[in-house]
Amino acid sequence: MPEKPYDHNQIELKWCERWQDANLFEAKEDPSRLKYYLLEMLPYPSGTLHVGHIRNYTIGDALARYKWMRGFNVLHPMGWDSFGLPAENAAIANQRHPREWTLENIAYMKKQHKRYGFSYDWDREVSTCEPEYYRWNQWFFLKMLKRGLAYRSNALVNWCPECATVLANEQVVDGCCWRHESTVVEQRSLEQWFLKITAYADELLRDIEKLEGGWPERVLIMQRNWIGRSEGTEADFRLEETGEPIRVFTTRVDTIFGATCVILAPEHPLAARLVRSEDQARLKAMVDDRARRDPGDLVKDGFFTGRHAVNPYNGEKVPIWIGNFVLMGYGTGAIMAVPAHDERDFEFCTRFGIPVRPVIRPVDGELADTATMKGAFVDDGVCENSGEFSGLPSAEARRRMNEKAEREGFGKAAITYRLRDWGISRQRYWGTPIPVVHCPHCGVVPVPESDLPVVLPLDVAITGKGRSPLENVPEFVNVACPKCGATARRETDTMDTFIDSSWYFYRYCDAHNDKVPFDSKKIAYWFPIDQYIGGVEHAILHLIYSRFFTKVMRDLGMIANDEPAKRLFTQGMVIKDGAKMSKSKGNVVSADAAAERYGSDTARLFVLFAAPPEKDVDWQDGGVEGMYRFLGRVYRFVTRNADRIRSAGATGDPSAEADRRILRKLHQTIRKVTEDFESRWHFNTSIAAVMEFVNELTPAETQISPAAMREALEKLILLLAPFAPYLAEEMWEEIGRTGPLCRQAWPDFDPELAKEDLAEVVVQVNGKLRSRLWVPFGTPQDDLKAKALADERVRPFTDGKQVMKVIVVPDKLVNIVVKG
RNA sequence: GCCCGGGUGGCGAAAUCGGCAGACGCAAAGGACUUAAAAUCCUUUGGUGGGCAACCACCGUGUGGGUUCAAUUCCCACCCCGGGCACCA
Repeated sequence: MPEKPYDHNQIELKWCERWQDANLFEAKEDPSRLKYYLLEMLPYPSGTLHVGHIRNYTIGDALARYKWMRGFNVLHPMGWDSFGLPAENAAIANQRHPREWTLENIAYMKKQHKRYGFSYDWDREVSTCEPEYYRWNQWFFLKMLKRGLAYRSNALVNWCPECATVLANEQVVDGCCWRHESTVVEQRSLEQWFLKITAYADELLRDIEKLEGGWPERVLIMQRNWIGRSEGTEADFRLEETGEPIRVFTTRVDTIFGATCVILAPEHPLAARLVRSEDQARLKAMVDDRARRDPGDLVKDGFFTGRHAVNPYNGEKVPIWIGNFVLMGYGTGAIMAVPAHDERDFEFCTRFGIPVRPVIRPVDGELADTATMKGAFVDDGVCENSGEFSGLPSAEARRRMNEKAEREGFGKAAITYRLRDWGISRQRYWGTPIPVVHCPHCGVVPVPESDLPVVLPLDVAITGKGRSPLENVPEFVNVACPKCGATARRETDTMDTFIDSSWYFYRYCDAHNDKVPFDSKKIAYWFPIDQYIGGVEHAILHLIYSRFFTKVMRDLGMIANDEPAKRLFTQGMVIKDGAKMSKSKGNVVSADAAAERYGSDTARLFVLFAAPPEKDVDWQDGGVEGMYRFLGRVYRFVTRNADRIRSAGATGDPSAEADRRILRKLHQTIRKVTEDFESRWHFNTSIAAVMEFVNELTPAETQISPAAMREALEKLILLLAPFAPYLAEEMWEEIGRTGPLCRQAWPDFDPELAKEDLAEVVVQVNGKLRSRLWVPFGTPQDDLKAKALADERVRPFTDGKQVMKVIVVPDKLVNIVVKG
């Protein structure tokens, strides 16, 4: 480790205290100023501050500081989420109560954040694990319940037999439990609470358009796929004997004349009734088998029920099968199989000897021959053997067939979504209690708003086994029915912690309100969020849930915006030893260690310098010292020259060659850093530019005038302020200036000063670099051409050859094309 | 299988609109200072070949083709790595 050029601990502590006193980062609602709401993904207390966090924070922090210096009124709040917290495990491991554990960790994280000097508005801090926050979660839940957006239903959930608990989808890794990697997660049917996100499926999909340009394309693609809208047709095949309808969904109704059977999901309501008694066991086995999530490929299996259904378009009788690949949760749980035009149906039908009948031919081709078919023809084409629809192109056929279905009442055009309702019940201690009571007389009764919040009991035995720990707390469970007063049972499920993260950024605007979740007027001022920063791992879950909550809140009349954030930036992951750095993987690199040794300025500067922020970085410890050396060099340089410029007036000769050279480089650097902030946030190149400037300034130390030195140092410190705030502040004081640096004006660059005197023109022969010319800007093309051809370094490559063409790009390049 | 990213020196990377490939930093080597070490400062550093030398030539951005005066950049095909989705009818 290099010898300390400055005492970073002392400098950090000094400015840390001063900033807190001044409450520098407090955001005022001031319509006269430009506003900017910046937000990073809510972090969760994890016990250590690792470089993954630092990466996230420094990006937002640098931008916040820049925006402040640009005269924006920035809301950059900080809060804490229990989200992602392995609360029960950790509590067991530590023999601690989860809540106590979490609050302690929050205190630790808060302390570390202050030490790093992140520019958050601490007065707006929100902790989603606090009763006050539960209260508003419950408040929202009751509003949704009233509007039919929350409901209770029987549903298949992920169940880990080892943990004996329900798992969220994101806790299922390759079909197995995240905690027991060899334990296959089962599907169990349980009464669960759901939020009706599907009611907003269409709007969530449509409004993705509004996010284009501001959100990363891949996030929008993921959301589109996740919502998964399909336009198609619902049509009733009728049971042969009773005429009972079996509704199927298809996106390719134009192929329906090629349907050779109907396949039901094993869980389909009709399945048990239609299946022959000797096959009932088989059906049950299939249902059970499906309940086990198969990590590998499911082998297509199925059997004939012995019954038939009638195709509504041609009256044809087709067999009804049960198929294990048909999903109950999508569409209607029943499909028509058209083996000639669907790969999956082709595989199934050829395996079980069900006829294959082509009815679509390529636009300029022949109908396939069943005997020689190797696979399905899945493209659109032209209908054949399709009764009145024969000869129609696929799209047209679909339109007319939909019309016919509607006219004759056996079906309709229909849209389905992949998106399912959001199951929010968790059998965990950790989370917001769902505010309802189960009464033997009145059924499900909401807890009255005046009784909120329902708080978690503190003395709970956390075992990590069995159902919700709350069930074993009589004081919590036993309650009088709010309606009739009879003895009733409190709901013991708690809410998914993704509820917490779905609206926390609204609460930031009014964190201490105890009457309502937030004051709508405050939201109107700050929202929508200008810039949201977070990891891409939240692309579908959190970022869809929070869009959903925003739309619900809008419909409740609480807010006016219908999207939460205008722009989203997804920073890359920090990779360590080939895996994403995370606490559960145990491969975190503590940022504290680096900060302890080199100071937090060095740590943040290095993290920003390592790679552009959207890129994944493979963490390597080397290189930190380089940043430390750089800051030390700057610090020594500044202190060495501080006295000289402190006393200096505007003396010196600004036209002197050295002064002009340094000022030119300075303004080029300001331009570069400013452009990086304004467009792509590639702070690695910004910092490289500042280093280049320092590399040019240092050897000119004795050549430039005091006035130029003063200019150079002041601007240099301002340029460093967003990246290394503590040291910048210290140096600012060192050169005799005062005032919080983050409220100083960002330096403007002067394009005239940044301009080079001469243009460097590259001379190529056949595209290969042969020489350079230095010419005044705006030199006419003909002159450039003549100069290039006459150049003594060029001539050897042109002599004796025929010049075919000369391409001239003014002030930039001459390319001579020769032959022979 | 499908959909996104990505592949550039020993390493992290840069080249922002098709115009100097490798900025900036790390690591390494040599030197100065020092009794010595640390720190600091200076020099060299993509590969190959040539020259006593300043320097010069050729090759080089995953592979193979193409467009162009000019390609890391655009187009086509393929290989590899990372991520997401995966019977969604």
